Amino acid sequence: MPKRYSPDKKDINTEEKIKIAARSVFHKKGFVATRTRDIALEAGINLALLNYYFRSKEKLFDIIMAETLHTFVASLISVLNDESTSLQHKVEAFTKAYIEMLIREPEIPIFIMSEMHHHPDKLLARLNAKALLFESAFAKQYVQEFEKKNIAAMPMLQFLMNILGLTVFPFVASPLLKKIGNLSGNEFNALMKERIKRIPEWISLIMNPDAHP
Amino acid sequence: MPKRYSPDKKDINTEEKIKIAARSVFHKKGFVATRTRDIALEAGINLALLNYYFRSKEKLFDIIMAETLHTFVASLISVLNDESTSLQHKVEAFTKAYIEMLIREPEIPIFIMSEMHHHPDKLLARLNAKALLFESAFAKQYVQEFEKKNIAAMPMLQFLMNILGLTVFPFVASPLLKKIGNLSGNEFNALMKERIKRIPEWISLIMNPDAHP
DNA sequence: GTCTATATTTAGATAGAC
DNA sequence: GTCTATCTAAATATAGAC
Repeated sequence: MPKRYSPDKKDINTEEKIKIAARSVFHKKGFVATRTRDIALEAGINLALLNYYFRSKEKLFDIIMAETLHTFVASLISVLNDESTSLQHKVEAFTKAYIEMLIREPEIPIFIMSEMHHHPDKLLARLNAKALLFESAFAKQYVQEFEKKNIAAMPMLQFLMNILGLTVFPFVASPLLKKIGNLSGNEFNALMKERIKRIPEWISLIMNPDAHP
Repeated sequence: MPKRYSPDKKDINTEEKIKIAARSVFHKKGFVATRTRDIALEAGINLALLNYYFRSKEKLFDIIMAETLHTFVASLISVLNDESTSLQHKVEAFTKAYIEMLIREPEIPIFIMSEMHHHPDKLLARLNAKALLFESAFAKQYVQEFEKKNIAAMPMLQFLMNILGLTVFPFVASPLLKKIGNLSGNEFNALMKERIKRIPEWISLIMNPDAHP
């Protein structure tokens, strides 16, 4: 991997240009459907440079995927581990952060889910997902909340399915939903912004069915 | 396309063998990642026979996709258009039918969603999805219900996102969820069966926040 | 209808000039 | 570092024997 010092002005160097193009094309088409020629074209560089900088299509993909996964879980982690906020606030913060991120990068969920189905081991090997959820500040609050109320807790995994299903799924199914509702991209996004307010209310109703007279 | 009369015993003819294998491989790997050789091998037939019967990989794929889409919406349609059942019952019937279907064929959602993102026009061209939802018996009941209660209805699209997100999303994210929860396939399915009971309750809470003291 | 052998196309990767 | 030209390895599809 060549070093670059580039104390240059504003211009982006070649390696970065390739990564930006690769991210865009991989996210849109996935690993197998992406051709290195597509990336080179999008980056405005010569095909041979891709291998010069990244050795192979797969190594380039691994880098992009690692960064994308980080984007996908980073905001989740910071929300889950903030000791200073309430459970309800965490749900609100998560929903807002996630939907805003997904409006900016709507292809990320289908990209990750799709690649995850085709190479689960490769993608999940590093992820200590169990610790991520079950050892977070969120987890402690979650069990405390239910102990306090002395009711049977919804298993945390069911909770996770609910909040991810409500926030992430519309982006996975967006082509279908746009067709059904005859929606433009902007109209779809407006519906999703509406959900930023609604989802925490719905989650609250689901988890505390007795507390809302 | 060759005709076959096959008043044969129990044995399956070659065309059907190819379709069964193609469905399995396409569902698992998607269109681009599937090689015709994989299908031939899985079907136990010669590679050339695939082209003999179906002309091309793409034509075979189109047939499989049409059938898969039919599976995916058929149970939905019959539920939505049953004039004799209540709104609540429709939600219960839908949830049960869908989750049971998805336990049998868990790759269908990621398969459809993934292909839909990559060729939205091709897949959605025929589907009169708008009529499917907005002209159903379900739609009439939906607006009536809210008029009766004299409250602002949740837009039907938001309702659709909710029920699909709660039922379908876990199957899209199953590799991630299994990893996080350290679940086997059977344990995952058990959680989903639990959701058959829970989701209609949650939907009811969300849609009628005042009716549950 | 089914097979073997092969033609054609495409995409990832590299050699070597500049 | 960047380019042109090319090598090599797949994978779809077909020709033609049986």
